Amino acid sequence: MPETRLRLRLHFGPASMFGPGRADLLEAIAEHGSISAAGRKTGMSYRRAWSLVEALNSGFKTPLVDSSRGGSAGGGARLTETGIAVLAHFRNLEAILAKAGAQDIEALQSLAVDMHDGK
Amino acid sequence: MPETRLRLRLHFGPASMFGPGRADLLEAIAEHGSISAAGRKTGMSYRRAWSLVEALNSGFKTPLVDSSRGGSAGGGARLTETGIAVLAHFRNLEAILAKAGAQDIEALQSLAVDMHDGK
DNA sequence: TTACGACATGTTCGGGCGAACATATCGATA
DNA sequence: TATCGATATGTTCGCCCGAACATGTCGTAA
Repeated sequence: MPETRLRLRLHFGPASMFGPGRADLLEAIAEHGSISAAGRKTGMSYRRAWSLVEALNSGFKTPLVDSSRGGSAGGGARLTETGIAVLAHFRNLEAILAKAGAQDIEALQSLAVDMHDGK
Repeated sequence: MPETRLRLRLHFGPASMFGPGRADLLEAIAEHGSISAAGRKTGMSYRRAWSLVEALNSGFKTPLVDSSRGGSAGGGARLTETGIAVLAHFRNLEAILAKAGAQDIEALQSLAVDMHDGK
């Protein structure tokens, strides 16, 4: 069975949203301790990764990422408690959907054309 | 509390996907019996509505929309059994997510900036 | 005090997608 | 057989967003 990707996205106001891309970025930042490393890991330019971090930090009441400059390592970034919480809630929503919606997802998948055959 | 919109999107192969926009369109077609009326209802041009219908029909093993031309009414469109099923499964997934994920959604919402205040 | 690595920020360019506009076609009914 | 409303399809335009490129800034350790 081919993979069916689920994309979940939450829209709070007009200037605040959260989806898979930002979740992956937060996860990579938590893992590597830097925005640039996270950018490389997730295949996006540092420019874009930083822009997303900025959007995330201004899109929530409390910043999600805490960054620092200078030092022997050049600087770094870590998730704040809020960042950890947001990521956890989002991943949990994905898990809930995948589990509780398995029936419907499988049904839809069986109706859709899969990528291998002509149709 | 401001509304938090949930957007769920399923990606089957590279040429087959289903999300809120197409779901709304299908729903409007079912309700009005024509692509053009559905387009007006959902606020999209007929051109776009028709394009989406074409994408939907070719994105599933069986067409989701059955259309006909001519006649006194000019023509019309109806959902096929598959179309009805796809729409139902999608709406069900949305409902499942909203219900089972209520806790997480509310938590995220409380952390995000809402659209009314400065921050 | 120099060097290094990451943060921070501006600018330009190109591609993809929807909007808008323009036609052509069909067929039951009056 | 003329009409009418909806399907069917092509084409052009403008905008937004990410990609790519460029440059400046910071602070600790060597």
